[in-house]
Amino acid sequence: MAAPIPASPLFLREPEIRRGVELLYFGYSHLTRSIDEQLSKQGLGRAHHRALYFIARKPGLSVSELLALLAITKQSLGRVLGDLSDRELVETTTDPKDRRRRMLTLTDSGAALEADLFEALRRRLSTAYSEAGQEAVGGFWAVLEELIPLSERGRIQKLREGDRS
Amino acid sequence: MAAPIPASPLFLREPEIRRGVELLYFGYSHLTRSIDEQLSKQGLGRAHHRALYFIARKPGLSVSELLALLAITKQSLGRVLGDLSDRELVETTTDPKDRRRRMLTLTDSGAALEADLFEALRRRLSTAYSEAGQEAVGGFWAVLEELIPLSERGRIQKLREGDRS
DNA sequence: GAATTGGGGCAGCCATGTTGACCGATCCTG
DNA sequence: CAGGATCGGTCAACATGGCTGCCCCAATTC
Repeated sequence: MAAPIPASPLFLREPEIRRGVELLYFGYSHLTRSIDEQLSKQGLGRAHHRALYFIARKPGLSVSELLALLAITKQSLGRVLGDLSDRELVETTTDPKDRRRRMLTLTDSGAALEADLFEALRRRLSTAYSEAGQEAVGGFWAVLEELIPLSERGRIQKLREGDRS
Repeated sequence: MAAPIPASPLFLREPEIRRGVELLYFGYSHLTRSIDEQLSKQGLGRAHHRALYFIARKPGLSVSELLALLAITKQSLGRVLGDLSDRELVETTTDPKDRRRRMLTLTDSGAALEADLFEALRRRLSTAYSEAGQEAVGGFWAVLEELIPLSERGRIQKLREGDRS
């Protein structure tokens, strides 16, 4: 890093930033839209999927943990969890260690639905990973991780605690 | 090295797919939320920003081109463009080559606003690019591009037509 | 001349976010 | 053990930004 450096390296100039903004927007949009049809068949929306996803990811997490992940209000989450509960996709049990807390888990049918939805995401994302190559995947993760404020990263890393490998 | 090969390479297994899903969600969320405050100061929302952004990106594009990029309905876009027009951020002029088409452009104040918003995005994304490194940026682009259906990629590549270098 | 395209509009609905207030159960601490 | 903090739930009311279905006009193309 001791050579004369242009004010900004090439990859930091406007076109490269705009490219990132656009690809992030379109990539994210297409991935999320890819499961909308499956969701609406069940009478659910994207908000329901996000809750299902994180409950599947961290079975037994509490309402306040889920609130922190989703960064929405208690009201909004309440509606979503109510719907999922009515449809018997999610169950809540009282945490014996702190009886104020509710531990959220998926029922069998909730788990089956989440697995179906995940399978659709998996197909798209694994195709993208394969086409782009293993190296690219590392870069993809690295840039996205840097977009997340430091204060949030811990919460997100905890999601991966149980992953083997 | 003739060991039994797992069905999928390591980077295609469930934890790696979930990691991508989560980073994409959180990265996208944080980037978009980072300009919400600036927007709401102007009485605008994210939908307005998306329109501003693409009009800034391709000055003179038509309503139907913008519709195709945003993938929303004419009604939804109509409301947004109406707001932007009322606030004198966007202007429409008739395309002389096909007098049915309206060419969308930003007014001076529209361009100034878009530049402010872009500057906030630029700061976050260029920090992320720098921290992750140039190689990572290439991977980030590559994976995202693969998430976009082939049928859409042309439209998106056209956005970059005017970029120098 | 007829059909298509580009743009625009109305009424009404739905999903999902927001605020602010309030409550009860439970836990923790002085 | 009393008082305060935390966790969860709920009410009413509202904003944003999608959607559908239907209709219209002007301009272009066949």
